[in-house]
Parts: sequence; structure tokens; C-alpha cells
Amino acid sequence: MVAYSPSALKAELHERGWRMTPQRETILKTFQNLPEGRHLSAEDLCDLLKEEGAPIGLSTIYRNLKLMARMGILRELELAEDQKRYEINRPAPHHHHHLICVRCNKTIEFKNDSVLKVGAKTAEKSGYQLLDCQLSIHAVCPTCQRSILPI
Amino acid sequence: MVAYSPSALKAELHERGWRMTPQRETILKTFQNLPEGRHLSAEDLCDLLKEEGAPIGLSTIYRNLKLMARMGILRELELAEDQKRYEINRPAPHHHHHLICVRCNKTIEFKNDSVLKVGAKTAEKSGYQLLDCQLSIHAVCPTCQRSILPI
DNA sequence: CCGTTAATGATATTTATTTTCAACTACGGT
DNA sequence: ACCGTAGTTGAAAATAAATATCATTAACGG
Ligand SMILES: [Zn+2]
Ligand SMILES: [Zn+2]
Ligand SMILES: [Zn+2]
Ligand SMILES: [Zn+2]
Repeated sequence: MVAYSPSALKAELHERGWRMTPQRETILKTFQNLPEGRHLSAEDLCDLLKEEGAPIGLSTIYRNLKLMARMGILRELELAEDQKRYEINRPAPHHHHHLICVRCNKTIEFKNDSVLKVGAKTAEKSGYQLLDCQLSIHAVCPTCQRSILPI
Repeated sequence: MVAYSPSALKAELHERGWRMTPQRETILKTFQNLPEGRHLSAEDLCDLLKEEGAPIGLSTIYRNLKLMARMGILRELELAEDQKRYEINRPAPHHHHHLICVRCNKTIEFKNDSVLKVGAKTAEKSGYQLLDCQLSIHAVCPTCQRSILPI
């Protein structure tokens, strides 16, 4: 789990016989400039780039979100919703986890280095190359506990 | 996070004005009797029940998997695939986490009580009622590291 | 046993994601 | 700087997980 620059991405792509493209650089930079706590779906990103005047086709976005997640550059999150969301994958001390209300989807980020250490050690012990380590706590927030609305 | 019996499920359903049904009991018992390490998708469960001569409609299965996950009875897992998978949610010492190869989806379960404690404490500190706590380690398994096949 | 109302299940629908494929372009080689 | 190869893009079509619809069934309190 390392922080990526556009040139580092380019180098790793070339290692595999792949190419750097303006679209890939745009996507990487967009996530790097996103404030912490912002998690984008594929459509969110598509809309955001359109607004900023640098539109990228939705298929390309889907393809590269998956690619960059599998490279360990992005984290693929399932925040108790019906679509995947992504954020940049940064090492400690930026690395964090998510506490998610399963009813209203309100999400709180929190940090805990010991969990990250457990993840790194577990992967290493089995000879796995670590890409991402995420603790997801599914729970009911105080507001939803009070609400009468059913599960 | 408690272990559920059919009667405990019935009691909690009644608290909310809902009903116990044979289908709900079948689903609960099926997951309780499943060996550790078995994770079923909605369609897996539908097929399994059909084989066992106690078929349940797919809509009913989808509805109740979601319901029981939101009650904390089942865990909803995203095991690096394109569909959600479920398993019974049992407290320590059965509680476990998942190490997932993002390329071949091979999954290893492992236990770590300290992570569960972090989850419980984090939820409590924010006044959240804990339902499930899952550490997902996304990584590349030894076999896939060796393979030439691209990400 | 009855009446109310939640639950089921076959079907239709939605929608996130993937696939297809022709046009484009990154980039290694000349 | 120019080619040629082969990876990439993006619009459109296809796929499939998940949800909604709705007539029928059945749980359960009285
Ligand atoms: Zn986050
Ligand atoms: Zn909530
Ligand atoms: Zn498991
Ligand atoms: Zn693998």
C-alpha cells in the first residue's frame, strides 16, 4: 500500500505492457485532490468530471476504477448501498476505516493503526500481497435507533 | 451480536409487528447448519433449498436475506465478486474475518478478537448499536502473484 | 374460528456493471 | 518525426443482480 503519483502509475502500467492515458491521469488526480471522507461512485465521478469540463466516458471510468482498485491505488467500498464507491488508498496516518449505519447509510470514518497492522501481518503470513485492509462496522446510528421506521 | 434461535427470531419479529413464517425459519436453520467457510449468495440458497425439497421463492429469499442482515442475524459479505454472499453471524470465538484474493477470489477466513473489540468499542463510542464487524483484506494470493495473467 | 394484514412468489422492472466494436491514440521502433 | 502495432476509449447494446408489483396465501390476535 503506497501513495501513487501519475508517473508511478505510468511505470507500473508499462511493466505490464499497458499504457498511460490522459483519462487515467485525470482519474488518479481527481481522487488525490478529493477531501477525506468523500467517496465517489462511478456515476459520481462521471458527473464531477463533466462539471469540471474534462468528461470521460462512463465505460472508461468503470474500467479504470476496477483496474486501479486491483492495483491497490483505489479502495473499493461497499458503504451499505447499492453501488460501489471509491476513494484513494493512502497509507498510515491517512489510512482509515468505516462505521456505517445500515438504515440511513450515514458513515463515520475512524483511524486505528492496530487493525491495519493485523491486516498486514495476516496477509504476509499467508504469502498474500496486501492491497487494501478495511474494517467495516455495520451498525444502527443513534437517530435510527430512535426512529419507529422498520428496519 | 448474539446467536439467534428460531424462537428468538420470532420474538424480535413480533416486537415490530411482523410475523414468523416457515420460510424464515428454514432460512435461519439452513445458515445455522452450514459449515464454517461456506458463503451463500441468494441464488445459491435458492438452489440449495430446491435440492433439499424445501424450495422458497427467490424474491422471498432476497427479502429475508436483507432483513436478517439488517437485524444482525446474517452477515452480508462482498467477497470480491459480483454478488453479495451471506453467512450466519456468530459471536466470538466463532467470529472471523476474510482475506480475499482480488484476482481469483480465493478467500481465507481468520480470527482476531482484538479487531472485534476495536469494532465494538468504536460503535459504542459513537452510540451506534453494533450489528456486524468485518475486516476485509484485499490482496493477491501467491498463485496469482506468479501468474502472468494481467490484473 | 374470523378478520386483518403481513408475507409469499411468479412476473415484470430497474439499474449497476459489463461487453461489444469501430475509431482513436500511446509508444516502441525505425 | 513518422509508422505500425496493439492497447484504449466511448457510445450503444447486453447482462444480471436486485427490487417492485400484485394477486394469492397464511400468521396470529381476538
Ligand atoms: Zn473513507
Ligand atoms: Zn442511521
Ligand atoms: Zn466467513
Ligand atoms: Zn489468487
